[in-house]
Amino acid sequence: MSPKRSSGTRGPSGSRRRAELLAIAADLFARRGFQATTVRDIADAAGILSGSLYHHFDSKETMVDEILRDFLDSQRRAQERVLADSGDARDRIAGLVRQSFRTVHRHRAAVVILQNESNHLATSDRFAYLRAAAGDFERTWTRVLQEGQRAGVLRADLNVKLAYRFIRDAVWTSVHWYNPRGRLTLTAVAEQYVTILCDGIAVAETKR
Amino acid sequence: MSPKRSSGTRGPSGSRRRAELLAIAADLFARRGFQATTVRDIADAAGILSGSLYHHFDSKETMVDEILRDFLDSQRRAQERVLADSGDARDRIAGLVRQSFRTVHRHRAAVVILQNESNHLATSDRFAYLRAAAGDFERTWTRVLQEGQRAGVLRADLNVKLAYRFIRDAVWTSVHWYNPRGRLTLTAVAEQYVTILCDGIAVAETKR
Amino acid sequence: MSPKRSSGTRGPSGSRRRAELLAIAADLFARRGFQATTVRDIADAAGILSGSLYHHFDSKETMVDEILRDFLDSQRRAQERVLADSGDARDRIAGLVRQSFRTVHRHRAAVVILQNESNHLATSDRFAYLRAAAGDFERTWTRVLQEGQRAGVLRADLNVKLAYRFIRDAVWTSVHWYNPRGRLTLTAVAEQYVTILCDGIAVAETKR
Amino acid sequence: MSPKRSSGTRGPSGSRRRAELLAIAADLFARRGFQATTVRDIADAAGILSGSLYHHFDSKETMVDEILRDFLDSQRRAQERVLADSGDARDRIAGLVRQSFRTVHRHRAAVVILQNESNHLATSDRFAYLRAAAGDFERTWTRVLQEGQRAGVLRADLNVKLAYRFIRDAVWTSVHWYNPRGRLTLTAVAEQYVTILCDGIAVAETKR
DNA sequence: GATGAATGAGGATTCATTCAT
DNA sequence: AATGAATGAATCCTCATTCAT
Repeated sequence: MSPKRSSGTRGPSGSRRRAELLAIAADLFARRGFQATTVRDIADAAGILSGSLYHHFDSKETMVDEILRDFLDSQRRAQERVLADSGDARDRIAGLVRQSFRTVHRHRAAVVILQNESNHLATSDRFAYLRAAAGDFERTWTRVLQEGQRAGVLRADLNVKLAYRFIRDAVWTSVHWYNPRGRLTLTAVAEQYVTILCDGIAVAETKR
Repeated sequence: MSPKRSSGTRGPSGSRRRAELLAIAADLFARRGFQATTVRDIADAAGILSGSLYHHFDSKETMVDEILRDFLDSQRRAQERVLADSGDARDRIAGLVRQSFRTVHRHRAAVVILQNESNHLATSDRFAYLRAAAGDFERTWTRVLQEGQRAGVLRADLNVKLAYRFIRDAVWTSVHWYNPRGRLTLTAVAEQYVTILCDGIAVAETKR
Repeated sequence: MSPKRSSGTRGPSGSRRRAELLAIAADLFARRGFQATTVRDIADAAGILSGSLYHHFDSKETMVDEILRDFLDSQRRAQERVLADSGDARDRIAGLVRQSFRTVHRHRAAVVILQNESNHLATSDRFAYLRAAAGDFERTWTRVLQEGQRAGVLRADLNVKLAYRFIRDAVWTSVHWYNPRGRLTLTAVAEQYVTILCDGIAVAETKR
Repeated sequence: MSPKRSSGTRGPSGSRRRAELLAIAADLFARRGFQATTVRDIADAAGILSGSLYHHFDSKETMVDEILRDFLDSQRRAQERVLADSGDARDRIAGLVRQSFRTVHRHRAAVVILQNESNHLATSDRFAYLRAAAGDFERTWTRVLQEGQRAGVLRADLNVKLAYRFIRDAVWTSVHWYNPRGRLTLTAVAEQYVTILCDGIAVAETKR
């Protein structure tokens, strides 16, 4: 009958429509929330009837699913690329922060959805992979932070798990307020964050 | 019928029931999301019928409204108390962070709701005060940070608005993962955060 | 426990409260409709809690019931008084019209309720007497009209049943628009109606 | 989804379904009252589920709205047609009465609804046009009556506003009792009413 | 690839009524 | 004579989803 899981033979155009619809859905999910966004909202925004969406997707859940998987894959791949380049711990951490900013803002909608909805999405089996992915990211980061500590580049009194959360929360949450058309470039924000993170907001007296 | 606006010095029991119900609702809103929580969920958790909730509250919206106002008032008052105590900028900032941790975790549910739902709640007029409150907090923090900069206690190259967001996001988001029954005390987390924030995660070589 | 059907011993004050409450209810039923008026609306208007109304009345239905019976009794008695006075058919009819105006406007609320709600109230057994009363009035009127016809005072080509309805509808409906605080006295309206009714709106050429 | 505003030259079937549903609803509203008629009653009568009604209409209110507008438009157009034909005042008035009978009985349900519910419907902004339409009809009628008076065809002592109400109430209310399957044709009733109205119920002695 | 009619389950809310106090 | 908490049934409406065309 139709595409739905046209994984194999999806002609470029069929795939394009899907992607368009997903982008529209992602945007609405991010702005109004997953539950609050009705299938009809999405259809309206796409200029079709709500029933017609089911030609492309099995369900509303399938849409978020695809949106979130897309983002998580991107993020994973990007992180691997950063970690492939060697460098000292400080460089690696700075690199991860910069890369997070880029990926996170390239998938704004997905990140907002992840933050707002993952709590109750993740209660369903279908989205168990969300918790898994969160665990993966945490392990990657804490490993890097521990290496930094062992190498004497990071403070010994640092609780790495806590530091990871501190970083992740600060960076990811920026998606809620960063305006790409505003004064600050994303890179500028990333640099400030790297600075604050590494050296603190205080002037060093010679650090205590 | 009767309560609905428990104004004044209502007898402890009338007011108590309201407060109980609000606590139950807040918990559910935080865990499942506002939209995803049905009035029946709340009533079930309270051991009454869903219709009976309307003896106490006009609507589900009224409940979040009250929950959020409660928190914002607490937070405002707590902040004022901290700022009343003098001290150098570093102490004031550390004080604000510690206090934020305390208030934020005393109103865990409210903060989670605020983070997850304020985006779409704030689109309605009824919740316009959410944006206003956010503005107030930002102004308070940036004022304190600027004073610190002028006093030469904070780095001159700091973008205070950005620093504020960095701090707020890191501190407030902790509510999603901090477990009061876990190994770390809240105070320990707060201290780590103050340290990271003020002095960074890196070892000072003598700060650049 | 309480009054409710305090028919026998109702002390003047207990009875007064009942009457007050009925007047309040009648007014609301007339303005908003029986169904649309909630028990709480009535209680609010009376300055008590909705549950407290049940100290006085068994149910909302009991209230309309009493309101309508009151009016129908008044009307019946008034009509009998008019018909007791003799006079020619024209005087009797004019008398009935004048009296109808008086009674109908003295019980404005009841009449409005009767017109707006009797259709579906009368479907219930409890209100079967509404249909009966309507039949009584019709019989009274048509008898008087027929006498007039036999006496040669009313046109022979008159369908008396139709004429009755014409009159009743015109007179009773006035309750919807007549404003006692307006320019026209009720008597003036009644006289115009008697004139139109008896002699028509047209100038006689010598009536056809 | 789709219809909701069956604007334009919609295919006969889409429009037909809407019209069918409206007829069913009008009938129920007239018989049981607007409030007393549940959306389920309508759906049951139409043989669909209550939710399915919302495929065609936004709300129960939208249904009455459409029913009433339909009638008012018909009535307006019919009146204009009558007034386009010249004739003396008596003919014009007789014409208006006859036409009113026809239109009013062609839209029985709408007229009953109008009479029973317009009072409280008209309190909402959405139905402000009901008051406006009432004003228009009154103006049309009083104009015609005044012309008749000036032309010496109608009595000089007639209060035209009152006469209008007398006529309207008598004619419109007939909808409550006239039975199209009864002995009298609608035309016969109309003629009786025209006669009573113009020449009164009394035999002329030579009119006073 | 889309329409349009409908389903069916559920959701927030209302409301007459009860009853212990 | 009244309160205040609660019931339980019903109401309007929403929405993801289906399916014949």
